[in-house]
Amino acid sequence: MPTETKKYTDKQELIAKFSNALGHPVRVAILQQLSKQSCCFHGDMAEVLPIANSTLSQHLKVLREAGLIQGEIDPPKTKYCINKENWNLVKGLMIGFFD
Amino acid sequence: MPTETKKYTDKQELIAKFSNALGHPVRVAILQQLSKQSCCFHGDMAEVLPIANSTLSQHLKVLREAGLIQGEIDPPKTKYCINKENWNLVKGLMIGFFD
DNA sequence: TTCGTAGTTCGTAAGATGACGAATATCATA
DNA sequence: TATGATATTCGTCATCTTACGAACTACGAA
Repeated sequence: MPTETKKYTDKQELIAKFSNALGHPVRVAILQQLSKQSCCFHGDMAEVLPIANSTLSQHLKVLREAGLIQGEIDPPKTKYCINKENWNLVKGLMIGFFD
Repeated sequence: MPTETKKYTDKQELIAKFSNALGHPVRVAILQQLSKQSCCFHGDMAEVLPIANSTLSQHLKVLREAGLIQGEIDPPKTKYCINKENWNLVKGLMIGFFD
């Protein structure tokens, strides 16, 4: 039984959460790549992006936790794809937000 | 003569910058309000939002520096409006980003 | 000129973020 | 079983963010 009043609407929270995930250029680059070719491997991204491997893992984790991508281990590689359901959700939220 | 290689494209940087500005629910709320009624005063927002006055000023500054809003002093009040040019820019960037 | 209203800026504290290399985990293959 | 390839997690550090109240600024009205 929560007594606290909600400070913001669900929609506001969602837009903020997803926007945060888009708030770093390397994450934008990752999503652009994934949305272009549906899937790709950590290693392929690591070759192209100007950051350390461990940093890439961190950014992928942020995107995963925001629900924008999903990872799948395909030993010895890890394959990442767009989470289409949430992708479409965000798309709708953004379009609605900007009129 | 810059020798450094650019790490990210201008578009990636822009999307990240604007997304950052949208990355807090109170800023989403502010923009929703402004886009609904074109302009409003600091004081009116302060009455509605669950944050201190000084914190509101900080958030408005973030939005101003991102170029999403513009402020105008109308003594003794300050009036804020959407920056329509950039609003449309972001809208286009986002729509393009999500296909 | 003094006062009151409306905002902004300053100072500060707590917590989140982004970066890296080192250490660790996983699993196929030699 | 030992090795190698591929990622992730850990530990650490510097920086940024968010929040607040106090101090300050600006300006019209008394």
